Amino acid sequence: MTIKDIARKCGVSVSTVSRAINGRPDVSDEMRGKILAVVEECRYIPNNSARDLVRSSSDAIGVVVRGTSNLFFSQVLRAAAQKIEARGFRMILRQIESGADEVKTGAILEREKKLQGLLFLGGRFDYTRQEMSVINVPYVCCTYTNWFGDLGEEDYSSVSIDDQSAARQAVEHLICSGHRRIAAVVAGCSDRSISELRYRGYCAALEAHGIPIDSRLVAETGSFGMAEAYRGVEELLRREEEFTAVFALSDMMAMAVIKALTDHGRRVPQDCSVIAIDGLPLSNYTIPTLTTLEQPAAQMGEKAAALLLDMVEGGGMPRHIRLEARLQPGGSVRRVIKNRE
Amino acid sequence: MTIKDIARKCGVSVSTVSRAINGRPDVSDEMRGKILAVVEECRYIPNNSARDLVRSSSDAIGVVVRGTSNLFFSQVLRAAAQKIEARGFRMILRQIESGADEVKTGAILEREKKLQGLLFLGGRFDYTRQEMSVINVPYVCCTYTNWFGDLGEEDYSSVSIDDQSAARQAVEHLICSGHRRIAAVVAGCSDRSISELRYRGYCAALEAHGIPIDSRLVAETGSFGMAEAYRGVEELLRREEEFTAVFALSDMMAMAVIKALTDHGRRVPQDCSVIAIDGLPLSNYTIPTLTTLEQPAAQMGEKAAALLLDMVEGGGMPRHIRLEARLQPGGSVRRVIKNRE
DNA sequence: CAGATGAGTGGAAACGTTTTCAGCCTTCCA
DNA sequence: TGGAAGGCTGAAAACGTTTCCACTCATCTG
Repeated sequence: MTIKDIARKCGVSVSTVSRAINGRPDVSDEMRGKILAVVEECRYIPNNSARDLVRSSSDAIGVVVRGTSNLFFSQVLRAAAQKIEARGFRMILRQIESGADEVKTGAILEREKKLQGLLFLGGRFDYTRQEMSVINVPYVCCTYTNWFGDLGEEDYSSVSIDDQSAARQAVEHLICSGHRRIAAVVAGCSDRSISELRYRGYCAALEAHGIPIDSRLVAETGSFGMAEAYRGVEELLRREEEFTAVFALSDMMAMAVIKALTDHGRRVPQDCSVIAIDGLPLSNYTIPTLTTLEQPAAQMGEKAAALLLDMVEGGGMPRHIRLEARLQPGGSVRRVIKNRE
Repeated sequence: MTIKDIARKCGVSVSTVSRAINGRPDVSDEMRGKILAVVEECRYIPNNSARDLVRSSSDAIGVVVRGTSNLFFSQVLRAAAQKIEARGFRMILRQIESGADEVKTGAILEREKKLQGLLFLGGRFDYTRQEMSVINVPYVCCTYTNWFGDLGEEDYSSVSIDDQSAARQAVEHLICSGHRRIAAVVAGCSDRSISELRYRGYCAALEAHGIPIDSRLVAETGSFGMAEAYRGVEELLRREEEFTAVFALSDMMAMAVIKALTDHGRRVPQDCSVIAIDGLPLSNYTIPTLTTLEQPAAQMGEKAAALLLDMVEGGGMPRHIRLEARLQPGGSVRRVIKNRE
């Protein structure tokens, strides 16, 4: 069932059918009605490949998102989608799994759909300038990485919270609450991911307050998973170093941290406080609720989309937007009376 | 940068370039090496639209998944993806948002990519036979609905747990633990979703044990959200009907239920037990851990993919696979000594 | 050595659209 | 009444591939 069949059925040329379908003004209403009726009747759906192939330019923005179950980025995505629609563009979403290469996916999408711009959401994103050169449209990254190969600041755009400062705020909140022995459960300390940035924020906060950094209080889990975070805490406990608070990389990891502490007889927050970064809706439903630094997910999505569209429409220059994370007070942090040492 | 440019650069015809790129045997190794080098150097990426347009058949299976942040279906998806790859097919994923029409999306995908089959994951799925007629390839549903318009059993395939029986098992587990006043927090009781099926299972369990169904113990939240579930519990408490256990529609809702109970001074499980259905990894990290009926997500994905591929390859007939949910004991249910009334 | 074989290559059609251009027929205006 | 203008339509080119067919050589085979 192609446009030709419809044309034949209607006794007109394919051009006319095409125009009718695409809402062009230069078709008589009578003709349009007739054609649309036939289209409806035959359940004809135009072939998108052919369309994309011939259309020279488009109003499409591609979004490549990594991972299927990331609660945080799905919030970002929703906001970005809304913004893209609002500015009169079409959004084309591609989701990729662990194995795939997001840049290649983006490049394919670019050619396939004649994209105007690309938005990368989530995932590690450590590509070199060389690798990025397959992308010929403006793009914005909203990802888990702080390191972009040999890309200079002026080569790409990004939107994120200031991870280091957020972590610092979190840890300072603990310090201000009287904690001094503060453990950290992070994915990695030098893996060029946001984990590293947040770890640096942790260190910065401690240093600023004259608290020595003790590597025995740091658990590197290697990944962002809950099971790993749980094991990280067990490792910490096994070391028998005293600590009264834990800084967790993310809300999900914080849940696992709290669970591990509880399972090993430490009450949260009475015996040990926990703070995290993310501010997922979920964090309001844990017991205790999470004290966490809320990443403005919606704002991130919106800003990322806006930045991208500015570059697309106005030829705006690459920029890096850093948003503020906001402390979302919860029940997992307890103020302690510093017992003089 | 098209295949023509590559051909020109190599001094050969487009046919040869095409063959080289696609690994056809009828190109001399020398030629292939030369062409591939140029391709690499120019970062040429074939245009997928053109490819799809001309290729008459494909090995592609389309997956249309509704919603971006569904932890359960992302597990199902992962397993399905694996199976599809393993059987030598390509998976093409389309994610859609609340507004979109999954059948239309599927139909477009079908024509665009010359699909061999379609898998629908998540979402309400109440289309009529008339609406489904745009789909011309085998398809399998793994969705939130128990009602498929006027579709007969033989018209489509589906994979799910036996929701009614799972709910019944859950509630019977509560009954066997000594509970008799059992509340339910469901999305709807007659909305033709799995919520209804689970509600029916709840009723069945009560009836089987001679416990009258009390509508004052049932909170209809209207949706699967956490905030709604929380409010549902508040509504239950406001009614001042006594209950010692709550059956929650899903793990996420159970979290909210537990939170609401706790916030209102009821300890879980000491004062009130909670049971749910889902068995998300998350449920092992809540406090207390969730007693829940585990839906075998991986198995569902795998079975759905397998069923679909059987239909595609062997022309197998539509089937309906019902898997068993397994009780995953947790800490949210407490055995009570029935105090004689 | 003649013919068959087969590997490697090029030409061209085909995929299903959109869009440009040209043409026809009305209608309108002077 | 002649011409311009404008609404509507059709023909054909173009988009970038893949693949069928035909062709050229070199290499066998008997």
